[in-house]
Amino acid sequence: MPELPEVETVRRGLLPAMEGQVIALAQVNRADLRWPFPPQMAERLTGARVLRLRRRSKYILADLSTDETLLIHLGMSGRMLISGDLLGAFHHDHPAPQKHDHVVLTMESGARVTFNDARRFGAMDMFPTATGEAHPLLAALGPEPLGNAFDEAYLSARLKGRNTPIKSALLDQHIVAGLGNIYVCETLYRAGISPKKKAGDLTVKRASALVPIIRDVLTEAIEAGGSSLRDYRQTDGELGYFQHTFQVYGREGEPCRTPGCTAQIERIVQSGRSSFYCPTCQR
DNA sequence: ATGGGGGCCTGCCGGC
DNA sequence: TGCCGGCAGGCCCCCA
Repeated sequence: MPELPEVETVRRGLLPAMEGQVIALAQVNRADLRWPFPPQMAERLTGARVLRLRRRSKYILADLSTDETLLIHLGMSGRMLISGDLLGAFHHDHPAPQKHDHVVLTMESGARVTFNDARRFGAMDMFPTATGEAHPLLAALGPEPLGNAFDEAYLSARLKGRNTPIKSALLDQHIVAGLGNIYVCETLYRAGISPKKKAGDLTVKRASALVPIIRDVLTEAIEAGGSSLRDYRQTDGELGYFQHTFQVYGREGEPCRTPGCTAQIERIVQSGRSSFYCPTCQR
């Protein structure tokens, strides 16, 4: 569910509770999420210090003092809840356990991080830090959209010759890693490109124009997440869900927001996913 | 290799 | 009020 900006916001929210801190106790309440947890996960986490909390695409990666890395994916419905002293005077107590609290990390500081995931599309795994991105879930990922390897020449080359709709191409994590349905819809609206347009039919100019737009859309969403993060931490410590103002996503039948445009936002289904777009502004 | 569809799960919301 | 279908921001796997 969360896309790159939400995952980045969760990572930043977890930093004060986790980075540099020791996991005093890891509780694992079931054997799997989408896949089985690695063997002895609770034991391997308990006592470890989190040296660094990173993000790759939609994955959060915690490098541990035990030379292992904990990989976390939030799937569609995964949430992180922080409780304990770090939240300030009103939140010294931990909340009552909730349904779908699958993994609970209690830190030596007294802070607690709870992974809750109703649909269980999320995942956790552990791998030797030294093997880095050889992990099967990371190995085939495309470049980070906010990184240097993602540029106009790269994207144009990857879209060239592709017969799939641009919507599907941008959702393909092998081409660029971290975009999901919402931000692809918003990107294509801002670029004025129809989601139905074949990726390979875009001119180099139009394909190249997507790069700064993708960067802007994601950067703005991260900034919005940063401000909502403060709000969440003032309330219940829940991370990962914040409301943005979308131009097209979820706005089927509502008026297009482009000045002067009188069209309504439409919704179509492409490879099983909803695409929202303005039929007038996006060609 | 590429593109499309199915499936995994639970919760919520709207319509009857 | 209850039931039912449709929907959900991800991603792997299988098939043609």
